[in-house]
Amino acid sequence: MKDETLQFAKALADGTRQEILRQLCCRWLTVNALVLSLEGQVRQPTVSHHLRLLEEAGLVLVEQRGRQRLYMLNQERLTTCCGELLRVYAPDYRLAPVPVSDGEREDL
Amino acid sequence: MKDETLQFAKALADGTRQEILRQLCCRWLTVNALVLSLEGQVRQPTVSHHLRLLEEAGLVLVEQRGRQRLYMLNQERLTTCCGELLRVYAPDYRLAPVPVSDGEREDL
DNA sequence: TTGACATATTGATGGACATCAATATAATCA
DNA sequence: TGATTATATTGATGTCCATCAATATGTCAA
Repeated sequence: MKDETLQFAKALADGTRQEILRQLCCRWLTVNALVLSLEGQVRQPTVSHHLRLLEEAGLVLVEQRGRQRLYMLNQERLTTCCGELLRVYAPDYRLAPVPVSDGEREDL
Repeated sequence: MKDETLQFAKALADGTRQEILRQLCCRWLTVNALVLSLEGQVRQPTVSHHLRLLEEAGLVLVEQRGRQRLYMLNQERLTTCCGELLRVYAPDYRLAPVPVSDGEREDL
């Protein structure tokens, strides 16, 4: 997709997808484990559908593991997208993202 | 709306609204001036519709001025919402928002 | 008042998309 | 190979929403 901030916003503009991202925050889950953790809200094909959108937006990391796929929220990508939003729509504010573990840094 | 990050994402999840926000960045525009600056993309009722959603999300400031209404992007609100997103979905990152002009500060 | 202007609201329409059941694909194991 | 498991895809359906023309509301000027 051309517009990065638009794809990012669209990816987050759904309650189910936000719930999925919360479940995938800081832990790897298989698709089925994710379906279970959503406690009957949505079926497996729906979860796969959302995972595809999230993957296309770069918001989840994927790892094939035998016959199952593990997903986890991509915090770095999300931080980058938020930074882009702030750069475009809040130029009068400065953002200083400081990775807790690894001391990467990007100047504005 | 309950979920703040959801309303925020939905407000940004439309190309026309993002274009409107770009036009309203750092300057007050009347509705008609905004329609003109969008160069025939959308009609006035559509713009009013989007402005309503953006206002409900707190993303634009409004000022009545005679018979016209002036709108401007609310950078502070946008920064707050991005901060909330980062707090929820990127807990391993730290965000330090520093207003350029006014030295307000909010501890995590 | 009346008329002109600025913006908001209404109602209709088309398109985008969330969801599901059913099915397909892919990987592992016996 | 065939059976089983895990995930993806397909096709259908309903809902949400972006858009517009038409109209209403509100504001100022004369």
